[in-house]
Amino acid sequence: MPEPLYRQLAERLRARIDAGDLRPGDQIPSEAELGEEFGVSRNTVRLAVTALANEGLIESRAGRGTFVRQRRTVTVLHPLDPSGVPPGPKDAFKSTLEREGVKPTQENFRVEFRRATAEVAARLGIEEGDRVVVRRMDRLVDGEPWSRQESFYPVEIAEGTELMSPDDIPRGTIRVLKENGHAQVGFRDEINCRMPTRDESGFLGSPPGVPVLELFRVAYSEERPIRLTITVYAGDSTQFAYEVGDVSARGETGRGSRDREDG
Amino acid sequence: MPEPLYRQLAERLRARIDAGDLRPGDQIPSEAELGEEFGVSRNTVRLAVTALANEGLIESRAGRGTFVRQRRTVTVLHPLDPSGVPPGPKDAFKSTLEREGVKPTQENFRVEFRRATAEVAARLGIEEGDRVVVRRMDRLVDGEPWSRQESFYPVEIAEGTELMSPDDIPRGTIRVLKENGHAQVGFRDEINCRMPTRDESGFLGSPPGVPVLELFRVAYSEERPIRLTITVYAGDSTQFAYEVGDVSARGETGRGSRDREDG
DNA sequence: TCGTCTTACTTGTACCAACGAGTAGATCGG
DNA sequence: CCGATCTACTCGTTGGTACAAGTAAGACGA
Repeated sequence: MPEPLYRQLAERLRARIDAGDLRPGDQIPSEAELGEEFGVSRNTVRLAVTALANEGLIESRAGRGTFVRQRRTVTVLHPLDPSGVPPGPKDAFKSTLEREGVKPTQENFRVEFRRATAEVAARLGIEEGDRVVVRRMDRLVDGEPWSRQESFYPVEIAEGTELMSPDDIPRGTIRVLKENGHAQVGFRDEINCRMPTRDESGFLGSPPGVPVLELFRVAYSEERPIRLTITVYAGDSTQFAYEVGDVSARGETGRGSRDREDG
Repeated sequence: MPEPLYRQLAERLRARIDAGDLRPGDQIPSEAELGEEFGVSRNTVRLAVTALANEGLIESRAGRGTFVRQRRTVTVLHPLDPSGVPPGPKDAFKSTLEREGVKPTQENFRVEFRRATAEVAARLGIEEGDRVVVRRMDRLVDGEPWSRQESFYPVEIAEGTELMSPDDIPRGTIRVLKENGHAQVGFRDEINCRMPTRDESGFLGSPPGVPVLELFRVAYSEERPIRLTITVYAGDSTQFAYEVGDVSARGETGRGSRDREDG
């Protein structure tokens, strides 16, 4: 068998998209039409279509049809300032993204107590099962869901502070920590990628085949870990960047928004 | 109506795995057995199984069966030294991974001329279509495929140097660049994730549902971009880390054994 | 003992049929 | 003209069947 039918069909669809024959937002022929056109059964068409959907190339919506996806990529340039205090009066999220030329908004603030899982406890230097304060919010760029963030604080650090209020803190939580005697002097980022949970893929508005980028950031004062922030981003619309040393030879200006690439 | 059968089945399988009932490497019941056990058709079983395979949780092999996957995660701590010169006599890849307590090897070295694509040209500050030298290699940890790397050099920089030899350069290419008058003074990392091409998923030995982590690193001398390195890692066995400022309050040594000095 | 062959199992591919649910446009009644 | 309804279409789910291809182990013959 040279190549299965469904994969041949997937490649031909991919070629149409790459060639610009089908443009982002366009509806592709229905499963019945594709089956007719290529002389295969609807099941075989579905194998091809779901394969491309799993790559994030197309997206099916029940009752409506299947469409070519298009998402802009936002580059997040993580500043290397150990204090974490963002330039300007706003918090890190807003100042980072406004530099990228997009409109950041936040919503669904929530604060709750939880027991530290092994993962959280190890990073905060506490015991598994210890109570932690969790601040959680959803973040959008230009009105579209973009990332979901949870910040874990040891109770002693967060309790009785502004961090407990389930609202936006415009000047940023890092400043609040500092005001309460927990000045950040360093941080560690851990980046990995994985497939989204059902929940995440629902919120991020990406088909279940699109991976997520996950950032673990642990912030340290001179004495101890003061916060763990876990942020989950839609993988196909986010890119991280770190600049180290002198990159003045980089001609291009740092405008990060661009159309998606590659195939 | 509450939840499709195939998704219920997927969740029950996931639960068995999470509970340790099915351990990494174990074979899960065959499609026929699962269909029997849950009273559903083989088609429905396959929907559940492929869903979990797409998350990288399990892996099917024709003729043999379906197995619970497990891959160790290697954390790559990217040093923030602007010069990029690794500590010790070895190259950055070996010194980074040996600190993690695993055995790094490289193979399939290849050097070729290519035309710069738009992506490459923009980052190297050259024109699309200009000739570039590409050094390419495969990297393994403990004998298992782990990442594939391509480094792009402007021809003027690489031509006539050791960089043109399709072999390992034990002391590292950064030192070679420096010896040839292109000392690195800074770099920019761009990190994104996406689904693998067919090629990549073949080499990395991961089922097509496991995403890849992609690192673009542009190195700069004082005058110009001197190299673009694109490295593709299996997403489920790699994690990146960056440490900024003072993280001495970080008690734990982390997943990899990093307690010993290397020499 | 050592290959070879058969057999029984696995997943992969491909087809068919049916119904449900969501959407959108046409139709119809007021 | 407007709103409700009908209808035709979409993808989602689930059942069935059949054969191909890869694997492993046991049976068998030299």
